[in-house]
Amino acid sequence: MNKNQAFPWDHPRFRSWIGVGRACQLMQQAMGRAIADLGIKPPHLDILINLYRFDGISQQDLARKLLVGRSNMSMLLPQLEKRGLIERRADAKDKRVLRLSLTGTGRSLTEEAMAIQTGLIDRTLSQAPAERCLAVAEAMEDIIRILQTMESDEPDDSLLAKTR
Amino acid sequence: MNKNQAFPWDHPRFRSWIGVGRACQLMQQAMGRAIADLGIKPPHLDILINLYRFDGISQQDLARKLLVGRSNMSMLLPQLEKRGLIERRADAKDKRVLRLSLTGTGRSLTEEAMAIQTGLIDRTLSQAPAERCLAVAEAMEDIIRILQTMESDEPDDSLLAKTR
DNA sequence: ACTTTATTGTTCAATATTGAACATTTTTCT
DNA sequence: AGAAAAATGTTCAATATTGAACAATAAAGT
Repeated sequence: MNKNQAFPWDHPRFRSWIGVGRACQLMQQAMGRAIADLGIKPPHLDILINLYRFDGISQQDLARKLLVGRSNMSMLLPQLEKRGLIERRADAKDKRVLRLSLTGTGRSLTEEAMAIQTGLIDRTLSQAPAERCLAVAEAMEDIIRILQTMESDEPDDSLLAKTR
Repeated sequence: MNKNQAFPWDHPRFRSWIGVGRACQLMQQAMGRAIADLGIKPPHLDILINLYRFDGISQQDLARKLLVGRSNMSMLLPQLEKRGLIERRADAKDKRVLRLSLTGTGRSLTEEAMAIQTGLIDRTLSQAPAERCLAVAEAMEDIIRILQTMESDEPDDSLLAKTR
């Protein structure tokens, strides 16, 4: 139990990652408070921003981008549709898919929200010199790549003894 | 709308932070799969690790460390207690507080889970040179400090015009 | 002393999130 | 062409998470 360090929290990488988790959680909460006046929550904002950026995206693709299940979209999108922020139109070629887009109202609201979001991020990362900021970005890209690879490889743990 | 860069996603800090969010979400999901065999989920693991580290902590303090509400603890802890992983004993001096500790079973399970967790973090951050890893840790500490400061300052927006 | 305020934990209703099962439609295979 | 497999979105039950209201206890103010 004490190969190199006795406890996980004495392990540099572990400590570093715990920090990432905490920062994320705090930012999420701060963001929630920051956009509460607009009547939306972080999950809605994520959706709106992606619709702003990728007009006509399908629910499936949106779910993939947000790393959530399809059912989540099926629950949230009708809410936003009823509030007149988004539209869902059937795709002409593939009758299974619904293409999503922002309404005028939705677009305005999204722009407001993005301004708030960017402002909060700016204020929060203001201390970080560009160099450190870049290091963070690169580290996260590596992590994302590795985790996505693991995700694609693992599922077949039924066959083959694998590396373990 | 196009002061320096037209869209948030062209903004370096914004991109960098989005990466942090995605990495966190992916790690959380991977962690969930990794410890699923032990019959626990990430929220339970967070609790167990904190009990491992801070024996006798109160529910309130635990909630604060985890950045969640007290009610969340009131919901989760009885589950872990029923499974025989933790114990809750009334404090002798202050009859309001419940002191939490791991049972033998809970301690063993926590050690198993921590090994898995540390392994996953190690594998995921293996690409990151120590230098970059350190930069991430420092950046996160700054962010955490700033967000916690903001949190303490903002609540009094009822009185005083403040900076705005 | 004793009244007020604060703290701790619980309960409850509201909302979020997930995975499995399902119907519909498309793609692939033969 | 026709059967099997895959993809898309929905529904549903189970579980998580939150904030507000609450009861019990402690601390502070008078």
